[in-house]
Amino acid sequence: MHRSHNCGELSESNLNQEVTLAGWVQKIRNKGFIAWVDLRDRYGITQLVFDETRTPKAVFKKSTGIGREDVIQVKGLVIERESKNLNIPSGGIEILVSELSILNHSETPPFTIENETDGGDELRMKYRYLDLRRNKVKENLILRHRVSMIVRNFLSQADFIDIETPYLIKSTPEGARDFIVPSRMNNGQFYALPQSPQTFKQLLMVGGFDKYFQIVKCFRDEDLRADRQPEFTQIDCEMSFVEQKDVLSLFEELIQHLFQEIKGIKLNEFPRISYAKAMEKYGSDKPDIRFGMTFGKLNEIAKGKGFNVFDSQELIIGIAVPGGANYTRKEIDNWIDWVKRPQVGAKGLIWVRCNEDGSYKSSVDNFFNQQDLAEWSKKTNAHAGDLIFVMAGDSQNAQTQLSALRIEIAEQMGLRKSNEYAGLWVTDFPLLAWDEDSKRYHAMHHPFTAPKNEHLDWLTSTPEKVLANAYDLVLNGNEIGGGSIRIHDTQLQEQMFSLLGFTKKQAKDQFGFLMNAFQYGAPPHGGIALGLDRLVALLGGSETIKDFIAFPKNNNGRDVMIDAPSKVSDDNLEELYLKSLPKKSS
RNA sequence: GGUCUGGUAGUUCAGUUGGUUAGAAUACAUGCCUGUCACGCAUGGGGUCGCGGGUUCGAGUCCCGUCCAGACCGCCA
Repeated sequence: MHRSHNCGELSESNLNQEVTLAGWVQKIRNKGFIAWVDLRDRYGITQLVFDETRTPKAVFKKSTGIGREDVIQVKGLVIERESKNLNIPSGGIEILVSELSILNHSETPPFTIENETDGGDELRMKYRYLDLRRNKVKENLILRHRVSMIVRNFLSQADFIDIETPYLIKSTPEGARDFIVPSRMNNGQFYALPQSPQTFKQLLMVGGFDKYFQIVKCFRDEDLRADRQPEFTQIDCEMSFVEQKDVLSLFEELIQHLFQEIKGIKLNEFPRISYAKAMEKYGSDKPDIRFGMTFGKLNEIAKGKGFNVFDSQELIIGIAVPGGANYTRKEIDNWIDWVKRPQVGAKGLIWVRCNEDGSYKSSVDNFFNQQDLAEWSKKTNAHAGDLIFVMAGDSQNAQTQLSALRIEIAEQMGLRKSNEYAGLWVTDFPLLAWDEDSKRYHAMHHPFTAPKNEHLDWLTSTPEKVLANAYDLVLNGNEIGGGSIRIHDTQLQEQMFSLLGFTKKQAKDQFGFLMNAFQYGAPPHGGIALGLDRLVALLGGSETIKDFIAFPKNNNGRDVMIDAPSKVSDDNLEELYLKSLPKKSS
């Protein structure tokens, strides 16, 4: 069994060569006296020809028995096509087949193996191994391979060392839900799969490794989204003796290098904006900055004019929709309905048309005169011909809701172009966030994140005001990475745990190993983790990561191909102490 | 946990106000076809209308429940 060439490399320069090819039958075009077969492998397509007169009789007869997706091997002569196909590299030649063996027969596939397949998502997932034969999916996985190699080379050249960390670790209550693995050898005890190698990479720093990276699977038992899978891959990094700016500039360089290598695009320098600013201007901690429509705060000029909706609310913000003045009332009403949907949850939306003649027409003309509206347009940076949408509510909701509207409008206006990229760093996140349900602070990033030095005093007095040495990398409105400078001091780490509501004992039980390690000369360190799946998806011009994972899970965390998760036998459960033995009647 | 959308031929979908034998395209099969490359032409087979219940003389269509899929909210330190 061998191939002299693959299906993507033959051209006119191979004319009159005898070649052996193997691959899958993509398509058969049978004209009776002559039949063409497109033979496909990973590298491309080569046309085979079976001809009544030129092909040996036995071979010609055999060729009528082959079908789509059969695996065949052929020997034949490279000849020039009488009519050429300029659309594919091998379109000038074909193989006049002299020997044919059918290596394996295929059932008729449930969907067509073509770029524009007729198969739906569910079916493609069930037969993922067939879906993988399609160019699109294949190219996505090759792209992933290339990204992974470029990242490895880049980091390796920058002296990072690839070190594996364990997958069977300890469950902790902080953060996302853990996937739990029962231990057979330890009655009633459980491992957890890591949500990230966080503590291990910090311990590697204590171990003196200085610069570490790993392209590593992480696991979170939370609900899925188009950009979220229960197991996903991170480019996980940690460095010693660095400050925030060192991490940011190195990884900005990595992303720029990637885009240069993969897409030939030179990315602009990533702006660095604070979390507070991001929320104020975009209502989101992962803003898409490829287009404008930044928020204008209207509190001062919109309150006190007798419009109760505004007077009673905490925050009044607006955005200018470029060219939106010519939206019809129906279109505007559609947007109002859109923000009222439960997913967005706004109570309503005020609008102002900025007419070309400089006048204004709004849904609140009874309360606001032309001069008021002119002020609004100044604050929202609206021009003649634009439409201003104004949202009012408590700060958090108003921001989130207007942000959702901003993104959706941009999406529909085609302002979110898939071939245009803009990165930014969001910095200065709050260290802690108050959680009403549990009546305690929880870490906005994670419990190992260092507070800003100048805010250390506030930890005891006004912890909610303390900012963290944490940063997120955002690309086109997607969070593709995040990290922080870590705490490397035992006392500070203890203080942090105590702020998070851990008793001394709980902190010691769960993270004693880390705090012990800090007592033996832990270097200052920090790091970052990038989501490989999202990064590759973005480079591939998509926001759906499933298309870039060989065997993804569905909405419910199921692998519909292998049908997992599944039940296990009672014997198995007993062995793991998850089921008591059935009582035998005596 | 919630909201929305969908489930009809192998597949992707259409199916009007509840009314005759549920259609199209594609895939598949057979035949024809002297250069195809989305080949063409002809013929044919193919349906538990997701599942269960209800309303009705009559349900793919209306109602209730349920399962499955997708997007989103909550959640994701």
